[in-house]
Amino acid sequence: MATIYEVAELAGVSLATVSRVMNGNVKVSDKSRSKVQSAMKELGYQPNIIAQSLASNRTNRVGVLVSELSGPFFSYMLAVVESALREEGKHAIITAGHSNVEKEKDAIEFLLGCRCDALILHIDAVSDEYLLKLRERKVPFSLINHHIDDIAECCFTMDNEQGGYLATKSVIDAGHTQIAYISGPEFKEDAQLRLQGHQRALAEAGIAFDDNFHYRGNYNEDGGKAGFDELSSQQFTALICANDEMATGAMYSARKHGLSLPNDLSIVGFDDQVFARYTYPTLSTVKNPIAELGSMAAKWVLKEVYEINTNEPISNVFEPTLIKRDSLQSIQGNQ
Amino acid sequence: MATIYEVAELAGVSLATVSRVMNGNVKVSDKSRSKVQSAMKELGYQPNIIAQSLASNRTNRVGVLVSELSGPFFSYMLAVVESALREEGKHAIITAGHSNVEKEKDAIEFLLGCRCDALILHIDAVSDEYLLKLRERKVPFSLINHHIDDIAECCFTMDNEQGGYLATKSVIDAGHTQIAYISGPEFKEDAQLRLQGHQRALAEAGIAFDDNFHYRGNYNEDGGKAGFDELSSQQFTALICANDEMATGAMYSARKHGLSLPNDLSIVGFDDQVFARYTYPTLSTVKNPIAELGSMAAKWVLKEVYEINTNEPISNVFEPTLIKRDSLQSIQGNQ
DNA sequence: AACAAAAATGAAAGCGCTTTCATTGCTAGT
DNA sequence: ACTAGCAATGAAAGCGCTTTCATTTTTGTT
Repeated sequence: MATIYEVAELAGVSLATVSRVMNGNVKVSDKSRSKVQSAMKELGYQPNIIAQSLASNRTNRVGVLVSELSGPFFSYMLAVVESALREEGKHAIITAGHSNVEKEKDAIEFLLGCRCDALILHIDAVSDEYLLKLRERKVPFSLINHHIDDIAECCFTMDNEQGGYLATKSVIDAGHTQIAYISGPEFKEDAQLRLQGHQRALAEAGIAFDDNFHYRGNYNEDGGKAGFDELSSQQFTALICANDEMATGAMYSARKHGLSLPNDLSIVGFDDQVFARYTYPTLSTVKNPIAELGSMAAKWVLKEVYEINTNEPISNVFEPTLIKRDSLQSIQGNQ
Repeated sequence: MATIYEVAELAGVSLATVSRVMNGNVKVSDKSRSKVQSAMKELGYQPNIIAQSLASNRTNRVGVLVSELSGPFFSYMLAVVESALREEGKHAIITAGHSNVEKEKDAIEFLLGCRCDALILHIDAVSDEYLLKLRERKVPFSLINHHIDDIAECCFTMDNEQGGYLATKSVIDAGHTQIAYISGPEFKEDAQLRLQGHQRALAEAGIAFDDNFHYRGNYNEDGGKAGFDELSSQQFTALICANDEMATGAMYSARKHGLSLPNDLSIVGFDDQVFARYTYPTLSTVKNPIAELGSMAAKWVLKEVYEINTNEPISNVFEPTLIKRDSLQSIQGNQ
């Protein structure tokens, strides 16, 4: 592989001029630039980015940490983030933290050990204090689906409260008044906010929130099954689950209890995961704009760290939308 | 951040000794090692891996190229590959080639530009010739779900012929004799082999292969819909689809034609994608050992390039298994 | 104690590139 | 033609580490 020395010799200029042409950040005469470019082309020159990184103290790497690599939820986000970064010549180092405090910290240290210029984090176990300390270490990072007031400009979230509101309003608008709710884990901020939105929509419709119609779930399919089993002693015609995985578990259990979907029970999920299109009936769900969040988090990094302005204003909060599918049916059955 | 000079000064040894202690590849006296380790600890020394890469001409990066980052199929594989690599201190640069020749080539050049030590490729557009030339360029790579005789030792595949055989045998064993088949795109090697396995199982059961019961699909959901629509003029009680996405499309269309699943029609898919567990009825399918393939491809790279022996023999061909779920019913209806 | 061989360590060069400051070249004005 | 100022270029140092070869130290034998 050709080096900068060979290009300089062939072009008849110094190393510094080759470097300047290559980086385009300092004025170079048209004559010199032309000579360098010809030499580069003739030699098939490709800069050694490791040498560039060492000399410039910038690696053009962005660490991306998510809860899990496997499973569909993050893959859209990763695809969008990776694509946005690559388009600007940066590369993503992607790894997982498994929603575990120590593993998340290990993963962050791993990425910093890789000398990533910045991090994009979608994690939920480490404390706000840890993240604020990370910021004090001058580590630039953007946060997805996690809000910290002190560093709000780099936090990108969906309006989870509005999502819970939308899910609930959709069943109310379909005529349902007996509505059950399976929430996510209480320690998760998004779960809390979704529940608040649910409660707001009930209040707005003059329906009292009744804890007997509320199950505290775990965001897993088995949580949805258990939730339905426990709630089934109540009478309700609609069920909202704080994520799609629990919705599918609830669907399974509802059928076990002899219910026909959506005739006997309407179900609304949350996040619009890939499989929501494959259930039978197809699942109505609140779309989590995870791809948009990822895209914006990447754009923030490109702007703040690399000073690449993509001509798009940075938005920190994204609105959810309801995706209407077959699992939600009007209570009069005349859909 | 502390550098090797500071460690050497504090420990009272030379740079070379610090380097030797750090890399553990050359004998160092216990006394010197102890002094260096104490100094490292006191200074919180972390090697600059960029400098290591430049000086040693080895980056500890492995490029991972898949068809798509979004969607569930590859995410398991990526999770396994990334985890195996990280466990040995290597990091994965992950990107996508979108099953397009030029984009795959661009992606490979991108990864080589990142100075990856090796590549792990799950791609299907570039030619065998291109890959052989890549090998001639001394680029080590492992190939997943793609076989090339000349470089068989780095190719990791599932026995697709056996998978087609298993899918077909499962419906035959359930008593079905009128069996239709929706195959994948003819240019894809795996699609060809799956069809061959299907034909072998038919022949073994004394059932003649009839092209009227065969639709050439596209591995997409809409191909499954179109396939069922076209085949529905025939009488058959079982349908095998060469992948799960087409199976869900066929399920949709079968219901449109008034069929009850699995009473009127049994369906078997291929690959055991995430959503196979969420369909109604849940989908019987041939499990594609994609995670095992990815794991083995990563182990090969660790062994061949980094001389890390994981004490596991390298296997190049993996056997599929049938995952029996509710979409397959015995023809006597006594399941 | 002397010598030889093996082991351990240090000095120096260099990996490929960036960047700073000194030097040279060019342009405009008188 | 000369001068001053600005622009462009080149030389040199260095980023943090590895590795080779020369040197020193240690060990074993006589």
